[in-house]
Amino acid sequence: MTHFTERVVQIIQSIPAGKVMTYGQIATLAGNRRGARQVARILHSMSKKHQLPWHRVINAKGEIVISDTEGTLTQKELLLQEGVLVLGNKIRLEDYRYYPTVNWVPEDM
DNA sequence: GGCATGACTCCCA
DNA sequence: CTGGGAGCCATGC
Repeated sequence: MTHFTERVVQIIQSIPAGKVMTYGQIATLAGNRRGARQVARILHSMSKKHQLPWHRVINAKGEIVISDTEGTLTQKELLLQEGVLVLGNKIRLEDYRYYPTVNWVPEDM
């Protein structure tokens, strides 16, 4: 469990219903712009044990792209339930992208 | 340590 | 808009 991971988890948990964030966006806010893939990995391994709204995390194109086909359908359903319009596994990022207020204090810095 | 892999992203045709 | 190629980085063998 690295600091990067903690921030990623915190950021994801801060995403309100009906909004989404991209992997790169989260990685950047967590302190590593190149960590998009790591964010994806974190979701894959942590989503089961933690209460993470992983369905609100999508790629830079606004598409739902997951290794598991079932997971893709699940994510689509969850987003639709929250009022996010999903067309062919794609959404309008310009309408649903969430810009979090980063105001937590990194005490160890 | 090297090599392959991936729920990514950016850039260009 | 779609497709191909290169870059990045943690993880696992």
